[in-house]
Amino acid sequence: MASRKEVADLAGVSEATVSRVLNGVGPIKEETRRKVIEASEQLGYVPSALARSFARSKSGNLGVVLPYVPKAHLFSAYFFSEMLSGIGSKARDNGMDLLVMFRTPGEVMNYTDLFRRQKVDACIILGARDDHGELAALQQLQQEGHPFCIMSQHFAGESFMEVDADHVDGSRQAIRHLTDQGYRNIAFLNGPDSYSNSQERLQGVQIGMNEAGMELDSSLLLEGNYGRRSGVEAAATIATRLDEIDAVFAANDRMAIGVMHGLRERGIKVQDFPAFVGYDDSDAAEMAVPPLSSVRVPFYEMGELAASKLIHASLGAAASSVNTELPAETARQLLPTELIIRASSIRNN
Amino acid sequence: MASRKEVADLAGVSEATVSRVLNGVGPIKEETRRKVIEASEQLGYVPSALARSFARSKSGNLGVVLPYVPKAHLFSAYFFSEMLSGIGSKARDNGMDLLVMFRTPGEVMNYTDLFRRQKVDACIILGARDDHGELAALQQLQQEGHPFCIMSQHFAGESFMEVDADHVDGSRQAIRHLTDQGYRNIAFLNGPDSYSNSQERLQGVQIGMNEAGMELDSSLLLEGNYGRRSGVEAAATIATRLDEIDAVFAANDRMAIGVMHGLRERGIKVQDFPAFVGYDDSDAAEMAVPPLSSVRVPFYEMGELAASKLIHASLGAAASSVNTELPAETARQLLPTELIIRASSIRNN
DNA sequence: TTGTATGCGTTATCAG
DNA sequence: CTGATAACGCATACAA
Repeated sequence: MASRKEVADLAGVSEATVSRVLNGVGPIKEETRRKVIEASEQLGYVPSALARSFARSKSGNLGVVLPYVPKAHLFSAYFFSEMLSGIGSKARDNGMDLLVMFRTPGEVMNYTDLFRRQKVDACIILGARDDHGELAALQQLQQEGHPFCIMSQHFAGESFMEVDADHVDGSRQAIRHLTDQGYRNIAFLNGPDSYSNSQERLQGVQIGMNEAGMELDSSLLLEGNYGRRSGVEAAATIATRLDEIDAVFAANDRMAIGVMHGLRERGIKVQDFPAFVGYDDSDAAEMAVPPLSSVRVPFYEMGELAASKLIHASLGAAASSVNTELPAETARQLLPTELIIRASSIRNN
Repeated sequence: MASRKEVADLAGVSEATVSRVLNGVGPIKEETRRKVIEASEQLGYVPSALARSFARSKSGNLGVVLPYVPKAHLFSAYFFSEMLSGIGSKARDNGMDLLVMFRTPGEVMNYTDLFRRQKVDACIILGARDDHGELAALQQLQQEGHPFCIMSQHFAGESFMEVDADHVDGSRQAIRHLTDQGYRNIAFLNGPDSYSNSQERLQGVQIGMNEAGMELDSSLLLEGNYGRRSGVEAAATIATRLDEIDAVFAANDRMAIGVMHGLRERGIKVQDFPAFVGYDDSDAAEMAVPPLSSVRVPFYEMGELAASKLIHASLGAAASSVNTELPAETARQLLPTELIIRASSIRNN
């Protein structure tokens, strides 16, 4: 493996010049540049990212914290991989690498050490929980001025950098789609209230109802845990009240499909199903029977957005270094959601 | 942020001793250790992973190359995230971090530069294609003695480190399950022949058939591309020959579900469906209607295995450094597959 | 058992 | 425009 010195000798310049040429920094005579490039290619010289990081005290890594999900199937792997792809794409555009970490089940993640150890220059956090330990860790991170971005979770009263989709509007659209078709008794199967995303969905449901001159019947507000099984369980309730319930809106596709399963298990035929709308537009939605209408969430684009916000921030942060508070408007950014209509929610009588 | 020197001063020892204590290397007097630990905690000292990597010329990163899939939905994101979790778990146990990269669409990945730049100490490759460029890149990697492991793809005639599941046996089990129930005319919807995994499935199908004293009818051997849509297309063929075809084995769940959809679109009722067996046991399998029997693949465990093989290898490789050829037996390792039986393949008449 | 000194491969500052 | 040279923070061989 060729060293930089060999390149310098072959090109007849100093090592410093080699460095400058390869980094495209400072003014350099065109001929010198050419000679260096040539020598470097001829010798197959590849600079060490390790040494470079060390010298610059920049790892060149964008950290991504993922929730602990192995074998859980609780959340669709689908959306994490979409987000990850989006993040990866923007990271590569900016010459950064992705360092992914899985959150350890019990303990609170020590985010600050991640930065102090200099493993990452910035960090994207997926699946954050809104509990005390997590909040404290994030506050410390912000206070120390480390650039980070939270996805799919809102911390009220904080000015964290956050990227999410507009779930209020997504849910509103779903409800409007149902009410527009004349459905009146809509059951809403939400996820746990501890997720801000669940709260937003509820809010959207209420707005949609109001727009149609209706109110959400609180006895039709059910709570699952975003897993398929909890949908199956909710089907018990729904099945007994099928004479009044004419539509079901679920906070994600897995639960919607779970409800369908539960109804089937009880011998209810597809033609007697209520209308269904799910959420996430995961691949399961189009595989469902009947194909499930669902609110599309731009996970890939959310990943891109988070990554690029962070990359800009970490360039800027180099200068001021401490606690660059974001203006509230730009701290939290929402991408639009879109209702995808399939057979499950189309009136057929 | 406290420096190592401050810790040394506070503990009244040299910086070297601080280093030794924190790395648990060399003999140290118990009292000294205590003092150093104490001082280090009091000052909140965190060693720089950057500097450490540099000094050791070891990044501490395990590279993971993922296929380019954003928005493709061609492959189930499911199994990549399972593998990734398995890899991550073992990596963390050994104090390594995960550096994930997405393969760029057109171009061949330059694996060697990844090592030369010292971004990774070892590398796991998912979704490798068996084409000329890729093969050459991998051969170079092996020749330069970089530890790497390929998952879910076999390169015949090479002695690459590979981890896979036993797809020959998995397919055999699937076929046996069908023939044992008396199904005779089994259509096999395979994936592209360019994947070794497809070839193995075909082989297993043939073995299973032979065990039952039958032969695979070549007119019932169909080829899709592992996408749902190709299953829908295959349904066209299957639908026209439904009088003779009594079972369908598909090389993955998505295609199996696609076939089901295709049949449904043609107005064929569930009770008239042939028996179905899919492959991967992805979460889509249990969400299918009827629930899809499927061959379970231990993706998580495969990830763990690949990571631990690599971690051992990269420790060993430090010593001999060049081209440690593996004995053929250990080069390629297969984990067992298991048939999960659900309603789709159970005789109901 | 501990301290001293050197090197790791770049970047960046400062002369020239 | 380019060449020396001083950091960068840690690991480690060698001395003591």
